[in-house]
Amino acid sequence: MSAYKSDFLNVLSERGFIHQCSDFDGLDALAAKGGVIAYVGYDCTARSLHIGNYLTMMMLHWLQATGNKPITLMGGGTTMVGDPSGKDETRAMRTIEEIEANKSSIKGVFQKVLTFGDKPTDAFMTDNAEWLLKLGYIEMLREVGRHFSVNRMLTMDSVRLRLEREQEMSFIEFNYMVCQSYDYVELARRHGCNLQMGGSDQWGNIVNGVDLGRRMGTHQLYALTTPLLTTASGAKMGKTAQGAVWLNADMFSPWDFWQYWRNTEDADVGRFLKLFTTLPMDEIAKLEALQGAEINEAKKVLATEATALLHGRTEAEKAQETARLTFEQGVAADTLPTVEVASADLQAGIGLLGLLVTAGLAASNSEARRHVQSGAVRVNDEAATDDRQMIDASRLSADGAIKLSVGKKKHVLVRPVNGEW
RNA sequence: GGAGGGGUGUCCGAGUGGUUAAAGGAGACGGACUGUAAAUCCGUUCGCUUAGCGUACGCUGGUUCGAAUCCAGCCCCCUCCA
Repeated sequence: MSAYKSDFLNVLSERGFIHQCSDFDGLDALAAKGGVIAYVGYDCTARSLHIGNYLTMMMLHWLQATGNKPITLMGGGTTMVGDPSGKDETRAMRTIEEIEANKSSIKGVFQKVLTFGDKPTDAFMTDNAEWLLKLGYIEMLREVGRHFSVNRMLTMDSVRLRLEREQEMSFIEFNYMVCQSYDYVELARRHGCNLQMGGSDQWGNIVNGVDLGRRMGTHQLYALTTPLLTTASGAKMGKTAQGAVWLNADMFSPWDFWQYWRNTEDADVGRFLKLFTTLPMDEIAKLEALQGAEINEAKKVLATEATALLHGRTEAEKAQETARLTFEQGVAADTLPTVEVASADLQAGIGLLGLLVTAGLAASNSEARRHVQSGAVRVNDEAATDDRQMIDASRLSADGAIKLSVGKKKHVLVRPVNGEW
């Protein structure tokens, strides 16, 4: 027996995507006849989206898979304002150029999980800069601003928490929720959009849009949010030594992505399989049932499936094979992450510390030195104890690379290349 | 505009003239144990050409043998008053 009439809500519900909804019954009825046109807005605050955004992307994916229409909204306009939700203090204002650059760098990732095109359930992308930038101030105040009660805005989490912590909130940030609410109305009018989804921190912004829609006379709008992503240990997901878990391959490689999932805590494997892969539920149930060391098999499936979805099956299997060679057989797979150095430099010899920094295994010479002193560094799997040693071409292995390791998990191949670079 | 409080390392937070590169905690990284897990224990956590040197406690000057700590001016934040 299913809790809902619609496939859409049933799938989201059994896979653990649902946190809050403004009206389950109403949305369910709409989804049951394939009538949902849903959007998620994405800020252009960085060059890439990160793993936190992936959840809402997956919601759009399932929305489409169950016969409804997804819209991805780039926050070209709202990013210029800056969302205060969940942030302790004002972020630096971003320049227009920066936002534009971010926008174009982010766009591509949606094609990984959504089908774009002209058919009824095909996804499409739009940008709120299209309408927000054209608004006149007085017009905006008269049309939209009059529907907002400042009394109520002050009680919203995004504002209240700031005030309680005695952190300042500027007027521009205060207006963010007005802009986002207006987006929803605009999308409803232009494209018949009737559902906005987002992370749980977006709840306030979203229901304000639902409200505004009613006041401005749109059709009925709905709100649906996902739970905040944390690991079983309670840590926020997506932070690693290198920073966030980015979705763009040039900022977080498929190999790193695979490793990220491979290192999932036991207690999270089932939950993550449901959220971050498209494997059928019965298959996930089997994997989830594995105990003890066997759960490693489930983690490999998680890693490969999640990576395949985002970066393609080929990359995912390559990462899996590299991991097998590196960790299970202990040999230097030639598909490990590679760093190139000029051949001439290597002939002359490069200091170990500098090489570690170049390879991205240490942030500074000092950090590299500490790694060496604590015995974490290995060159071609031999412990390196001398932090002043020079590495030169004589250390190249038969296949022309030097394997550099920090700790048990981080390995990089250093390869010489000729010429200028 | 007036009165009071405050600005410390990635973050939180002690420190009110001298073993202070700065207690403690969080986070992160390395090691041990494991299953490339969690928990636990140990170590590390500003930079550099590292027995040393250089930077650093909002900014700029000053007092002092010596300042995160005292003084002056400035900037920013918070609370109350106007």
